[in-house]
Amino acid sequence: MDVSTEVLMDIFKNRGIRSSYTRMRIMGYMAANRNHPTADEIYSRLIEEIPTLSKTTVYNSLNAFVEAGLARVVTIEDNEARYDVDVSDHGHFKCQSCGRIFDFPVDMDCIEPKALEKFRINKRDVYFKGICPGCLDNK
Amino acid sequence: MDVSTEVLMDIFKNRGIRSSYTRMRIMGYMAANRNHPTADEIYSRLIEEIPTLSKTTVYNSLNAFVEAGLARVVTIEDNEARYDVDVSDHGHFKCQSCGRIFDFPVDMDCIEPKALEKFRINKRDVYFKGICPGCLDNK
DNA sequence: TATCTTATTGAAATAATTACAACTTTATTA
DNA sequence: TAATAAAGTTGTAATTATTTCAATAAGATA
Repeated sequence: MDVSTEVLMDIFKNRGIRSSYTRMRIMGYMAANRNHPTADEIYSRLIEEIPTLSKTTVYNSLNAFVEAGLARVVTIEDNEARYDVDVSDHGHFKCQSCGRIFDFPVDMDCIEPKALEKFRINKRDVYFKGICPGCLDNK
Repeated sequence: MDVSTEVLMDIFKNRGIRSSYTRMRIMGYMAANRNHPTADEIYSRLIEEIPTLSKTTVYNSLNAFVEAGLARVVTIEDNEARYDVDVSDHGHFKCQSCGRIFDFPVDMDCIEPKALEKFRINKRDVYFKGICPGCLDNK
């Protein structure tokens, strides 16, 4: 059992979800590839190394992570859910040309809180779309 | 032809999309019911009065409105697209208890622009989730 | 009014996600 | 360490939102 495996097992235990080989691989993939992957992208990549992997398991694991607060869903597009292991407050920018998703800092306190004084806020998402610098240059 | 019909025909013409009875009814529904309805909600409501209405037509019309800048898509939930005739900058709050969606003002300039200096931004969405005051009281 | 373009319709296709039941693995405790 | 209970994994099938497509109808233009 290598160090990162041990670390992941600890994280799972602390969050009250059971460890398993599959979950560690899925979480490991997300930690290493911060591309905000879809469930299908994770499945396609891991099936090469875990031939018995089921797509249902990927969905189950991702849902477990989200419930445990280890990941968040990014619904910047209406036809697919993406997953992000960075659960701290930040915004997401999707390039309409290359499709890549960029993180950017957001000062959430600065977003009009007065109108929402009487609301309990559990989740904050800021989604921008446009063209990234790389794609602007290639035009 | 009543006044609002005439107004809608003008709006469509100005935006370069063709007028039709169905489109005017769909746009009329959205203008009267600012609940950020789904395509299905619009369809279910209008089929009572337009028995030949097709769900495909609802989707086609909504897409036409969005392309023409007459509506925006609200993807606050990953399994359904909602539509909003208010295309001005504002945030959306979804109550996780009653499901209602509330609008709230957002100062978009205040959202960290430095990191995105070199990006062209076409669309800005702010989605919050939590519990609305009404549901907090009923607890 | 004739004609061209665009909208509407409904059935079928697509694609993402979930439900479910059988089986396997993990964690717990004796 | 072995037995047991609880939870995870798998694959198929179901579900749901949305799109495709070809035929038909309606709107715009001259």
